[in-house]
Amino acid sequence: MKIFLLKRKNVRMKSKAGPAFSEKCYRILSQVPKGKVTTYAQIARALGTRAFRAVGQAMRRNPHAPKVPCHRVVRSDGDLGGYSGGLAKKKLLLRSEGIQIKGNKVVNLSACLKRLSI
DNA sequence: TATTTGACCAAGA
DNA sequence: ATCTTGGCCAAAT
Repeated sequence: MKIFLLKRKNVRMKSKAGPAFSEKCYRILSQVPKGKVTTYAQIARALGTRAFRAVGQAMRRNPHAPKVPCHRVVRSDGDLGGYSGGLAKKKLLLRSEGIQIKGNKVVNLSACLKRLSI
């Protein structure tokens, strides 16, 4: 029986089969616990791509609002990046979760960074 | 279908 | 430390 072997996953097909790229981003992001953050690059790498910017686009569009903790995504250099609800809000949310922020950057990023599998 | 647009990144200067 | 440059790739125009 060989009929099952073919449809495992999309190796390189960019058709609209399966969850959209953005949906996968949210799936990954939901693994990030409160008190931790991740980066756009981490998410992209976890998906096996280098589309860091597209990850940002996915957050910006923010399809299902507070369901996904998109405030826990920051830049690789520790800068907060952006937030559709306003940067001040992002800062506030992170602080309320125990993340220390100085200026527009996360203090000691590596300590609170949630690393994702490649 | 082709072009433009980013909540980005890494390396230089 | 800050600023610029070129690259990247999914989504929206």
